[in-house]
Amino acid sequence: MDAVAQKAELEALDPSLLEKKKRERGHPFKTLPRFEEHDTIVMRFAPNPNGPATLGHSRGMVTMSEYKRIAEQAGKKGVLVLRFDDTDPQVKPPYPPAYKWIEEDYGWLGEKPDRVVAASSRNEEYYKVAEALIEKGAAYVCSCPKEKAKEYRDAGKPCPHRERPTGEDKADWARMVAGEMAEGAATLRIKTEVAHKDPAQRDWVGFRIVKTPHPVVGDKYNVWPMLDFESAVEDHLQGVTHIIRGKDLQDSTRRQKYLYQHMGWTYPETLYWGRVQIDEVGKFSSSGMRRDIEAGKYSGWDDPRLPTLRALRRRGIKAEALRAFWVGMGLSEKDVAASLMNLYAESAKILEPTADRYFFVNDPVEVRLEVPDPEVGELVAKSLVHPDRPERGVRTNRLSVAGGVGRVILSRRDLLELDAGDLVRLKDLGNVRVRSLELDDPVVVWEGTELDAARKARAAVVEWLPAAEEATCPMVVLRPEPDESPEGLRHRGRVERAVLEAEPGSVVQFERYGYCRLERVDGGEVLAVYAHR
RNA sequence: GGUGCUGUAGUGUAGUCCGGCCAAUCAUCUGGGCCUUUCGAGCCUAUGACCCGGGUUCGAAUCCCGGCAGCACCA
Repeated sequence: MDAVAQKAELEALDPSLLEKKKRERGHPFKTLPRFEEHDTIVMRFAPNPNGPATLGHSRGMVTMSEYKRIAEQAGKKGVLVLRFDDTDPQVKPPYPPAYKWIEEDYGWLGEKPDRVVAASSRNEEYYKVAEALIEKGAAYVCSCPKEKAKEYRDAGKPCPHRERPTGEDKADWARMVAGEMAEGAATLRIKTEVAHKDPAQRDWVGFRIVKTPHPVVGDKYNVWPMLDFESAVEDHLQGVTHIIRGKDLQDSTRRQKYLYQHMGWTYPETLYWGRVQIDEVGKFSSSGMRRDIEAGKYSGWDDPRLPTLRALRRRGIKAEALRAFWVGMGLSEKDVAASLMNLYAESAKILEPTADRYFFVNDPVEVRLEVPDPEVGELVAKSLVHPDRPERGVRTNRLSVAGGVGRVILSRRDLLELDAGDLVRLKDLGNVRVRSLELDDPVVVWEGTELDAARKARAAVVEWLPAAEEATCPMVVLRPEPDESPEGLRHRGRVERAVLEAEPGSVVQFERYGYCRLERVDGGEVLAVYAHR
């Protein structure tokens, strides 16, 4: 029976079966496992405090925050823990100002964490668990030299320390904690299965001796937990119900589950996401950025070229855009290579309705405008501050004409697109015919204000400004594009004076150029930071 | 090499669990059109994808088997 025949048959049997059910479009964020069983959803975001939050961090920040909102919308309590994983003073020493920065950045994204925890201040808690594990015979102090330990592990054999009397482990642990053992002399290992098929699962190391002082808590401790241990214990202590982590940590989950088993705890529900590669960034690390900033390669953490949240904020990209960007990306285990184009598209949707419009002539070239009518002494252009919101008012740009000649500036880029003989529309002013494109004295001829003529000729519409210096302001635009020069790529040009009325910090659109955040509008030179087009 | 995860348009994503509403969603990008004026805006529109091969089934993006590819962890 083919599809048509089936349909006819069904029609005869029970027409209701043919009614189309509306298929609902799934939210890219899937429902959390066992969501219904919890009255309170506790999530955590656990960064390494080694710099301010970056675009990469913002995925976790936004996702956890969104899930908290989802929980609250479902009438549950949502709790968000911001936890700093800072228990590795040796390999990943924290950068003290970063704690505050990350918290601020989170606030900017629209989320104030319910709790903020620095793991480095909670060593005593971790020691308690270590002692409980030793007591249960679930952990032991291993003083095999590194090579030896590896031999045993590779062979899937227990090392001689594994089955000692508990008393000896307790004594050795006490010596470790008291600082009586040298770095590398011993580790506390958590029992799993010595012959586990994955060597990384075999009796993993929970603590090791570190003599390097911790940047925040100093030399108070000789023994620090490994990330797997700290994270596992802290998740339990904070009552975390759901963990979302990179799929590179799947092995960690398995290791940590042994610990939970020993302690009789329930492991949180765990979801994973794949690696995100943002095409335009990628090669930035917090430590690398810090080095480059200190070396003067960047002006600071908010240098528009950097992928930090502070840089994005400085460029005028709103938190809502970032949230929409990540929510749209969803939560999938597949590795994605996303483009900032998507972020910019979200951002434009937010900025477009509110950004006031101005003319900016980048890289200006002076052009002689010949006006055949000797009576004309001035040409006036009136432009809407916002095309869809006339109530915002009008900007006026005046071009004075003397002896049949006015002087305007056009962007070099626009000028290069033209040929002699072309009709061009100077936006909101009128039409001009290109006579000569000699770069030292380009000439255009006034042809009146009639719009139809421009439309018929498919004339290009370009932004322009009077060449008289007092009629405009100089402006510098900081660009986000990578550039070898120490101050970064900049555009310089002239902007209409009306921009001086704008609020500093507001985001405007320079027509046909792009959205920019105005950083400084007082003083001699306007400073803008480029967001995107 | 071992283990695990993942494969839907250029990019991201929905649908995959519970096979038929899917000649496959939405967004972005690109092309075209429109617009008394942002041709780097806005509106409309078009092109464009189920990794490959078998199998099960009346019917497979969806289930099964086998490949292949990418990524991650471990070695």
